[in-house]
Amino acid sequence: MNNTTLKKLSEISGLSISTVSRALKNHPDISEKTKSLINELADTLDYEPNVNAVYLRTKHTRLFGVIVPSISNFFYDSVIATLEVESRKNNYSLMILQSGDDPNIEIANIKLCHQNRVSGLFACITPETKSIEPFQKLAELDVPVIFFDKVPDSSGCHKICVADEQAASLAANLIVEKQKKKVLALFENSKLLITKKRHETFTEIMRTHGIECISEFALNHYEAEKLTDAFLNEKPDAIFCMTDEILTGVMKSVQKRHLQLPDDIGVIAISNGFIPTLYYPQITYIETSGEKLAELAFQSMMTTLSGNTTIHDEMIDSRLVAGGSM
Amino acid sequence: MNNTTLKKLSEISGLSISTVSRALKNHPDISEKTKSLINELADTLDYEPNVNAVYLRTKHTRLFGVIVPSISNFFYDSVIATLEVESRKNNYSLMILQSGDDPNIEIANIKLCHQNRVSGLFACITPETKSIEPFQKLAELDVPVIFFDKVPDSSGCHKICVADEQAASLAANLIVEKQKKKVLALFENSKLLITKKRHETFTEIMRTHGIECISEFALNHYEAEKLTDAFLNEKPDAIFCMTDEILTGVMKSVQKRHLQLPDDIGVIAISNGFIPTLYYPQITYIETSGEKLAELAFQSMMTTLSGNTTIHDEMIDSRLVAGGSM
DNA sequence: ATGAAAGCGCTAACAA
DNA sequence: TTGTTAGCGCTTTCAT
Repeated sequence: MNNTTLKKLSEISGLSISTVSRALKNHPDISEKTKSLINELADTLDYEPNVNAVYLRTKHTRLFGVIVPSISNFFYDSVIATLEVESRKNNYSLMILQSGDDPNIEIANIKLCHQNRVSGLFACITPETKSIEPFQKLAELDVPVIFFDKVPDSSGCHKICVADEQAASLAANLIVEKQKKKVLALFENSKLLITKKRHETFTEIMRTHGIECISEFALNHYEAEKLTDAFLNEKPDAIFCMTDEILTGVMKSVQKRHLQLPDDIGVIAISNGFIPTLYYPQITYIETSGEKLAELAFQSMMTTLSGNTTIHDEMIDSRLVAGGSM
Repeated sequence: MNNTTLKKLSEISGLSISTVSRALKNHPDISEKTKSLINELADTLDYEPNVNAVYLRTKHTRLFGVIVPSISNFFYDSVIATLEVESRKNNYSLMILQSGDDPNIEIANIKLCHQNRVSGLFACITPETKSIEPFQKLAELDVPVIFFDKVPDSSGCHKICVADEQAASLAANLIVEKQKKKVLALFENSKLLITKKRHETFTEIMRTHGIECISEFALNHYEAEKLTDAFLNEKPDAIFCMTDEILTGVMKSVQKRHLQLPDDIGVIAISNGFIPTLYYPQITYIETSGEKLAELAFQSMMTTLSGNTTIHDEMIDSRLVAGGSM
């Protein structure tokens, strides 16, 4: 079976295509009688406007693209979930693309967005992204690009980030407050800006307060677990986890040794908030909310789309969520 | 700036639009010289075909839709991740929609898919979905609809599911094997087919082997935690968790009481495989893989799209993954 | 080897 | 209040 078109509706009703079109959009020129007639007809024939044809006339797709490293991730899944809800609320749809942290796939994905003539793009770049030129070309075509979470160094583009320094310092200050003496601090890929910021801020505060700090870098939870296994022997009285990924590794090691939190050792993480709730006692964490980030990114998209030319470079405040692990 | 079109390329090169179009698709009629000329030009001007215009001619969107209850979920995130990868491999894009388990949103989402003229739809229905008519209307328009995970009762539609009976019986049989005497079995929303199947199979095996079984239903992890808190007093020697969501609640309660697995109590779950690895010892679970399910669903989509009219009604085999919790 | 032209479904300016 | 028409970007049949 074929899709119902305006033409079909026009033929059946005996009215012209433009009258049908106008009736369907509730145009004031059209009589109520005609409107209800057409609407009823459209209803029974399951008419749905063809967005492809609409685009050709209006140059507006009502489609957003979003590129993330991976959807299966405690953080990005919540970002995407929020973007999808916001998009739908505003009559937009969401096309998702994963880069797998591969810059070539990233470029292919940008191309796909271009081919689909997305109205806007939300993008989280890979650690290997050296040039954002492909993104900028899209932007030159009046397609707003809102970078989020992992953003380029360059200025002049929209960036919505987690307040890394603030998050790291909130965590560090709690450790100071709790009068810890020796901290094991675990970080992710040292290439990432996010890692650099969190590492720098955290270790600086440790230094200032004369707290001994063992800094290690783990690429995944497994490495985090092994590092914790190893450094637990040095008897730290607190562990700082830069991300949820790290936290899961650390907790494996902690449970393995039957350590009781917070008495045997303190644990604090920077987290999206889900993983910390899986443990008892709940892990004390600094919340970096994917939902909030997505909301802000979406807002930037909409204001940019509405003609505002301000460059958005914003941060999501983080906050301490007290669990029972420190 | 405007997008480069065939017309623009034609004007600049002095060749006709059709020649440009053919050159770009490597048509044998076109001379090599012309081809390389046009390709170069297209490259420097960042020409990307407009899929909306292409659709209008070809009636082919190369866009799939997927509807899930929520993206932030241990299972669906992996399904979507796999669908996205497969789609991209096959030159399709993926539009995601969340229903939030609300049948009205579900219908609105189907409409969106229709409006976007998706080439196919992957759908996981809500517990409240009473009629699949809206889906079938899409199917009548030659848009294959592949139901997955939570599927309608009705026959005659494509369904890819987890082998619920098999998974439940694998779990039950392990409990029998381990000679457990009293089991607390926690299930999700009793309205769901998936719940009914798992519940029926599991309890039946318990009955056959004369194992005492306390069956309870929890709508979320919080309820699961509370139920565990309560029924732990009745001293079960094993807990069966129907899903990851249930498992997280159960483990909160188990950790709260400092119970050691598997000595104090045994725990077994049906799971996608991620959550069980967060604990030490790792939770023994029956794997129901979102990746495998998505792969099979995608395969069904492609064969259906290629003209094969077989109705796919398949199951993903599950398997026991031994952890240290039983 | 290349070009002309029609038409996909829709919107909107202009006409009536 | 309704109709006519042009054109968005592309593919493809039919010329040349």
